[in-house]
Amino acid sequence: MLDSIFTTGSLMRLSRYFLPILRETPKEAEIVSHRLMLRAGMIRQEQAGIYAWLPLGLRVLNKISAIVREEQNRAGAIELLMPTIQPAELWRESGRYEDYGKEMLRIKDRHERDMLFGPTNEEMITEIFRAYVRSYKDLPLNLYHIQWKFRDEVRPRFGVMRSREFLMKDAYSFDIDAESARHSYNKMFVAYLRTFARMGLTAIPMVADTGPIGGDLSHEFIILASTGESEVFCHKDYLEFAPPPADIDFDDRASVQGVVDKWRSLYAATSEMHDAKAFDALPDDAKVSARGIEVGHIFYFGTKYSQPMRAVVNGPDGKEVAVHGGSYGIGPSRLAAAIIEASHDDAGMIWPESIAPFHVGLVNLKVGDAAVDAACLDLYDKLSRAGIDMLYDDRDERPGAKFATMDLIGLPHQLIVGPKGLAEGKVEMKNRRSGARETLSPDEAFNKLTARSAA
RNA sequence: CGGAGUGUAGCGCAGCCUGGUAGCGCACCUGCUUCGGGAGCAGGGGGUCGGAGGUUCGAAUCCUCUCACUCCGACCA
Repeated sequence: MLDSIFTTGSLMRLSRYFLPILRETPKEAEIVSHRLMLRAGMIRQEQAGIYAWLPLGLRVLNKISAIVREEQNRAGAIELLMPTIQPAELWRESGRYEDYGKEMLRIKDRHERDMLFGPTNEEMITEIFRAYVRSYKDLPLNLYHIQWKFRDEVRPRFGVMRSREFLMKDAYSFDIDAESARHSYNKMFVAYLRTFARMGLTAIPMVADTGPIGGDLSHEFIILASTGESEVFCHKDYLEFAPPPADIDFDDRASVQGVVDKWRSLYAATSEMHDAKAFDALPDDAKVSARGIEVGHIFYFGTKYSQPMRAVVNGPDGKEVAVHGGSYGIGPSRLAAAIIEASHDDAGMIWPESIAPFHVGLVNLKVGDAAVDAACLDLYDKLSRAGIDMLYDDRDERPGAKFATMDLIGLPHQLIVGPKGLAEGKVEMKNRRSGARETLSPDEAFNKLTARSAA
C-alpha cells in the first residue's frame, strides 16, 4: 500500500515542496490579495509589474485557465497559440503601431527589425485568418489562446491585479455579417457568465467604453470589491441572478439572446459610460454604487481590422466581404487576485473548490509518531487514488504553525491527524470556509471527501 | 507622465541629524526540553549599508550624479 505512493512519486509532501511562506508582509503590498499571495509564497515580484509564479500560485493559475478553457470550448471557440513577440509590420497595417503609444513594449532584433511584445493579438489573428479562410462557408469562426501579454503600464500596482506582464485568454470571432457577429458576441457573453460563476464570482456585465480596441459594442465583466479600480453603478438585482446552465445550446440563437437580454435588462455601467439620469431613476434600494474589478472585457468591432488588413471572404454571391470581428478577453492572472479579494478572512485565503491548488490539506500533528505517520500515509494514498489533490504537511513543526499555514493557503478541507484523536480511532476534518470541524473515523473522512468531489 | 517617498541580512525595521568600518525582531543552522492554534533555553551562520563619484585621516551617516522600487493622481485585461 505505502509502496504505491512512493513508486508513483506523487506524494506531495510539504517538507519537500517549495512553499516559501512569509510570516510578515512585505511593505509594498497594499491590498489583501497582494499581501496574501506574497505571504503564501504564490508569487514573487521580479520587477515593477512583473512576477514569477511560484508553485502554489501556478497551480491556481492553471486551475483558472482550465475553467476558462472548458467554457471557451463549450461555447465553440477553438484554442491555438500565438507567439508573444510580433512584427511591427503587422501593426502598421492596422494603424495601431503608432496609435498604441508607450504602453507597447517595442524591441528590435539583431537585424534591427522592429518587433513588439504583444499587448493583444487582433492583428496577428487577423493575419492568420486571412491566410487561410476564403469562404463564408467557413464562418463563423472563433479562435482563442491563453498567452502572456505585456502592456507597459504607467503605474503597475496591486500585485498581479495590475501587472505589466499578465496572462490573458483572448478570443477572436469572425463572422460574415453584423447579425451573426452579434450571436458570436452573445455566445462569449454567456460563456463569460458561466466562467466566472464557476470560480465562485458574481460578475456583472456592464456597458463599457471600447478604448483603443475600438468598436461600438462592449461589456466589461465586473466583480464588486472595495479594492476595485473602477467605479461602477448597477441594479441590485444583478447580484442575485443565476448563471446560465451548463447545457445551454450555444447554437440556439434565441436562447443565447435570451440570456443576454436578461443580463442587459437592468442598469449596469462603469463610470465612463455612466448615465446618471438613468441610474437616478432607479428606486433607492435598488441602487448599487460601488467599486469593481474588471475580470473580463468583450468587444464587437465590426470591420475595424478586417478592412485595413483585408481579411475578406467570398459571400454566397461570390463577392468579397470584409469579415465582422469581435474580441474577448479574460485575465487569469488578475483573476487569481480577484478571487482572493472576494474570498478570504483574517487568517488567509479561502479557495473555492474549483480553484483550490489542492483539495485537501492533510495535517500530521506529530511527525515521527509511527501510528500517526501510518494513518496519514494511508489516508493520503486512498484519497489520492480517489482523485483528490492532496498536500501533506509532514513538516516537523508544531501544530500551531501547521494550522496557521493551512489557514493561510486556504485549501477547502483540512484533514487533521494527531495522536490524541487517533488513539480513539478518530481524525478531524475542518472546512476552511465555514470553520466547521467534525471528528470522524478515517473511513468516514474518506467517504465524505470523496462524496463531495463526486458531487 | 506630474507629485511624494523609500532603498541597511530572506522579511519587518533601528542606526544617518551630532562621520570612528553595523544592530534588533522574525526566519535559517546545531543541541536540549517541548509538541491540538505561529514554543522555551543555549549556541551559531549570514549584510559593507542600491550603484558610481566626491569631501575627509576615516563615510551606512555629508555632497553630487545615477538606478531601482513604492505610494497619490491622469490612463488600462
